Amino acid sequence: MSKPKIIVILGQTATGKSTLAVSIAKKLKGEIISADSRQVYKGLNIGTGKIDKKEMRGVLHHLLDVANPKSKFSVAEYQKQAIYVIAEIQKRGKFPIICGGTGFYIDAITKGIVFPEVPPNIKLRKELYSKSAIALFEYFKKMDPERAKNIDTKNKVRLVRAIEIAKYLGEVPRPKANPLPYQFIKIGLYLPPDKLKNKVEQRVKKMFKDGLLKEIEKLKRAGVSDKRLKEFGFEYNNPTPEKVIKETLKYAKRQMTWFKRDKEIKWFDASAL
RNA sequence: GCGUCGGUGGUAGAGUGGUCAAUUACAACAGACUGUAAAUCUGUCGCCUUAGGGCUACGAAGGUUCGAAUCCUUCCCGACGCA
Repeated sequence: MSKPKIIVILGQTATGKSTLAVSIAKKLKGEIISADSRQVYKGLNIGTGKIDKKEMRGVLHHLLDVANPKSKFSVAEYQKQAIYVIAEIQKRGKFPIICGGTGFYIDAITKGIVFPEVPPNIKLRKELYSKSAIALFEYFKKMDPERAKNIDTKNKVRLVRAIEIAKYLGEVPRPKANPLPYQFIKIGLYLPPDKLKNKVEQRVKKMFKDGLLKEIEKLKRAGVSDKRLKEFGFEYNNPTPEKVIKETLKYAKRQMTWFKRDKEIKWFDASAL
């Protein structure tokens, strides 16, 4: 008995993943599940390059606009909803297609990562953040020496979360996976560096033309703090075209660092499509 | 033409006699990542290397000194001021 198949379209930003996903969905009677950590938020449209109604060509898209930008979303939350949505699509007899560039979100589904059931503790986080990374590490080492051996000792975000979990559970559970009963077919889209640069430049230019600055203003008016905007990435942090282009290219590189590790991905040159 | 201030590694910009292959930032390259992930964080970053070192470097050429990116002289280039 073979497992149901799910197509996963991933890759660097600006390689045309969404367009490809839509055409595949058209052919296979599919529905698309976005795997993008920022497109889950309402109101983050232009800066995240979110697909619009017209581009969807009638294909159903899931996990877009499911969160309020003022509150935080998370991988774990994403995973829960995605698993649910996939099952629903399956039930309807449609074909699920995952499409996005957030490697962590994709792995959360395709590798069935088990996240510790420890909700974020805002108060604790705030308190811990005032301390130095060294201090946090020393503190954490006493709580969970095993995990301390390979944690990023200078990364406060990681240390804080580890402490948060250890406080709750006594120690950080070892990484676990609980693979879902699907067969994932991973398709990676890439572009040669000069072409990628070109695409990014065009895309960023369009972003500004389409009103990125207005979008930011709107978010602010809706009560999204500057700090929060910063967390949404460089597009939302006092952007200029030059800066956004530069940062996007750097981001694209980071994406590749992530995807390179996954040997199951079959890569295709997007400029040949 | 005279005067002043400058010319430092891919860029910006510290350093002003020894601990300087040269703080730092940016860029570049590589990497990590298990409830913030376009976030967050790490490493390398003149050349060679059997990794201990070796070699070439702070506009150019000389000089002073045990020792110079740092001081002196001349020259070249730039900015400003006076003509």
